[in-house]
Amino acid sequence: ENIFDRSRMAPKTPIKNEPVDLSKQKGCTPERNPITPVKLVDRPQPDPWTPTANLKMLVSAASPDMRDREKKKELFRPVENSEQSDTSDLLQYDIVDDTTVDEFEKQRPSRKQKSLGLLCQKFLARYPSYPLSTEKTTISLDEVASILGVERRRIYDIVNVLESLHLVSRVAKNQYCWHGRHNLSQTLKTLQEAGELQYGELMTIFQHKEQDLEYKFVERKKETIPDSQFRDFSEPDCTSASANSRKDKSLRIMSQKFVMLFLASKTKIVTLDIAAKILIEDAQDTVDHSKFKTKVRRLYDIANVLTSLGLIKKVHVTEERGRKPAFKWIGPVEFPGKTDELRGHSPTSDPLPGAQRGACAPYETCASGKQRFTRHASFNSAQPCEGTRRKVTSEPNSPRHERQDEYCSKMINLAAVCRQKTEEDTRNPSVTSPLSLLPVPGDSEFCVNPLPPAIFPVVQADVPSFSLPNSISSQALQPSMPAASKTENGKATLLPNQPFLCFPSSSFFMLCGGLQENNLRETLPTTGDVGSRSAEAQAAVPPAACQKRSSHKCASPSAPADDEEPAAKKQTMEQGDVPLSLVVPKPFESPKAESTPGSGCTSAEHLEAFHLDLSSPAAPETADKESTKSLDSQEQEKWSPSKDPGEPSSEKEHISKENANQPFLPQYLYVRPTAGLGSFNFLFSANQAPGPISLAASQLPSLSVPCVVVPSAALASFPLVCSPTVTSPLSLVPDGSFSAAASMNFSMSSLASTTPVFIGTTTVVTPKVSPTPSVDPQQPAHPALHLSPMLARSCGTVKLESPMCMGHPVTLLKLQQPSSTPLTPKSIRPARHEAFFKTPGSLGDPVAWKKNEGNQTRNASSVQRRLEISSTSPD
DNA sequence: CGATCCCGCCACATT
DNA sequence: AATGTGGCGGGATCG
Repeated sequence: ENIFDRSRMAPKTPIKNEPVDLSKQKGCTPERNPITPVKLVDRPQPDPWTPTANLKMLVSAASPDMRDREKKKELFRPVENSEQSDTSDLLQYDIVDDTTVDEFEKQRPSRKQKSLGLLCQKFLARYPSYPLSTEKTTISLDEVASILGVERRRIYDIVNVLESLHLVSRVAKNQYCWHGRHNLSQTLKTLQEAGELQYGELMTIFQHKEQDLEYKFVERKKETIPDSQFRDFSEPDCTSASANSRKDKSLRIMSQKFVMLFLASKTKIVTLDIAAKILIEDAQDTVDHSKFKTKVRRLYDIANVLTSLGLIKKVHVTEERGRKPAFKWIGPVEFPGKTDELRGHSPTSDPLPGAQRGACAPYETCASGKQRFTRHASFNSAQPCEGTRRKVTSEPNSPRHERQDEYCSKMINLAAVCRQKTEEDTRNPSVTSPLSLLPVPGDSEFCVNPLPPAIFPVVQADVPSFSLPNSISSQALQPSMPAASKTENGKATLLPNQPFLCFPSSSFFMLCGGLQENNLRETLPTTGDVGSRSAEAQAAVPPAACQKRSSHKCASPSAPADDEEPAAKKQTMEQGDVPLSLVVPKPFESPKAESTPGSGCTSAEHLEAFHLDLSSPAAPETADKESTKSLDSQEQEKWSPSKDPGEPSSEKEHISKENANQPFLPQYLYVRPTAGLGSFNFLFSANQAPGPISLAASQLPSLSVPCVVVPSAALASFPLVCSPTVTSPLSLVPDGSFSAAASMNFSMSSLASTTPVFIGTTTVVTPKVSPTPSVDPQQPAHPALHLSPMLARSCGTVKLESPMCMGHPVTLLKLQQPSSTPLTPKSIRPARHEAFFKTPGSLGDPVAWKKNEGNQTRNASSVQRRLEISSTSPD
């Protein structure tokens, strides 16, 4: 009741209004529960029962409202509790009534009455859900706290969550600005997009088997050293946060992530443990029980607020283990353009939201909230976290034995990292938080982010399948996922968002990004920035793709799903494959553009076909597709035969439609260190190219290749390979020739021992390219071109063979490595034991490294350092 | 007894 | 230094 009234009333100045509300409340309460003596008591007596009461009284003097509030505790409960709680309360009260109990007792609100959820409701009741755009409501924390009769601390809990959803923004110290739900849909949309990217897969996975895995994750104490490293850059949030300050950390971000989980979940139901596990990014591996517990606690806090907002509701999920607490999303699910939130309310569509947020960070506030912004800063700054973080538990390392769990977790991390980086790169550096994306509607980059998480099928080592990146939404994936997941015991894994494919043990793997299409289109984007690419990509992907973007229009996730099926089929075929497990990523190049004329060869296209075909026939460029498709099929077959037929992987792949959407999913080749590297792995980004790669770039400046070094441990289980194709790596290198060579060597050396390598398909193939083109470091175009030719060439005849680039890689591998064994990956795993940190020199071509080093000594050092650490720590 | 989660200490950030 | 923020987890309460 109150709510209604209030909401209506909720005029601009809540505060003032408050009094009104109160009055009403009072009125109500008594009515409702005549029974409860408490109320009676309350009303009649304002007197303070607490020492502080006096103070409050004084305050109240100023405003009657306040005074009510003061009582609030007493009053509150009853009032608030309306409904259920009321009843319960009543009961209690009744008992109390009996008389025996003191008023205190009665009054004493039960815990429930004091619950954060209730408090939040009260809080929300004070402000209109859809305030007039004109009015600006400011919220004074102190005031509210006093009114609601709680400590300020509690208000922070509420406000932080609301802030994460942009219902409020911090204006200044102690001052928040109330925005209401006008932008909620927009925010949710953004979160959904980001969530799918980040958690799409995971959610899918979890939904199926998850629990087990997760369970394990949690349960075991895992530690992870490596992760920490990752974390540094990888996690946007936390890690970067370090710089930002702890603030960025938790509640706000956690809240956003939590919401993302829901939005990325098909079922819209998320169990707390899963959420906790996923949200404990850091150390997933490591986390221990206590950490998990804490996380869950926080989630309860967030859940209470979200519940009050009517976005989720508590439910229970019964699973194998039994019944687990969970929450179901009951908020809006579709976010067409922007529209408002679920509830009906006028269409609104205010522009404002966008505006307001502006590009700002998620939290940007209306007014000047500069400080806050800083928080979000993310990686850019890349500072060590340590300073701030207090608990971070960085743990020591521990050996990990985990299986899937670990893998998963790691994968997740990687994925996250990659994703983030790419995103970040894409976007402004400034942005960091997951949400960061959110804000800018217009921003092209922004768009990029939204891409749905691609799902990757996991490929087993053996199986070469490639996956397509495009998974759109996890949804589609899911079905397939299971299969994928099955991969083995854990080895293969899906990366959540990433466009990676994990191969369990094979020595190296490729991960495909969703680029395909994009790449194609991009062909020459050169724009260099990722963003542009992404944009292009999006554009490119007409049908499906569109969705991703915020664009209101398209996006229908469903489409993607459709794709899957076919894809799946295809997949199966594919799998077979080669001993090497390469996958080929999709080629990125833009086939159509130049190089390959029509030839379906381009893997990319194929991919597309897979992914897209269903959905978007439209793509003009893709016209080729048809050919591609045919190819695909053929290819598939070919592939499949090769090896494990049974591979699970098959299904998964397709999913990826998203990828397509995605502008650039980063593709990485993962090189397994076995031989030389020992502990750390490198990921080369294939596509990313220019900017995005930032990760790599930042770290390894000079390197031509954008590599990411991952501690072996972390990856160990699954190696990732970056797709080479892309560009960037090559491009990066100034000297083209060198780059190519370098990369080669590089890979070689490292891999040499065990594995084959890969690399560069692209590189290899197009050595020539690299050289000159290299001039522009980043131009994507070149790469693409290269590839395409290759593809064409290789494919040309071959076309049929591999849809993807796979073929290429394979060959390459062979060439380079004769011995290498292919796959068997998992077993191989890394010997991270060795792990030492090898210096660059050790890695590959010394020369190359040197160059790098020279250039970027610093970076290198850092990298090394990390490596060392990781390596050491683990064991 | 497990699920919830209130409460408030206290570290870190901002003034 | 004072005050604002907010991480965090002990331990009370609920179911």
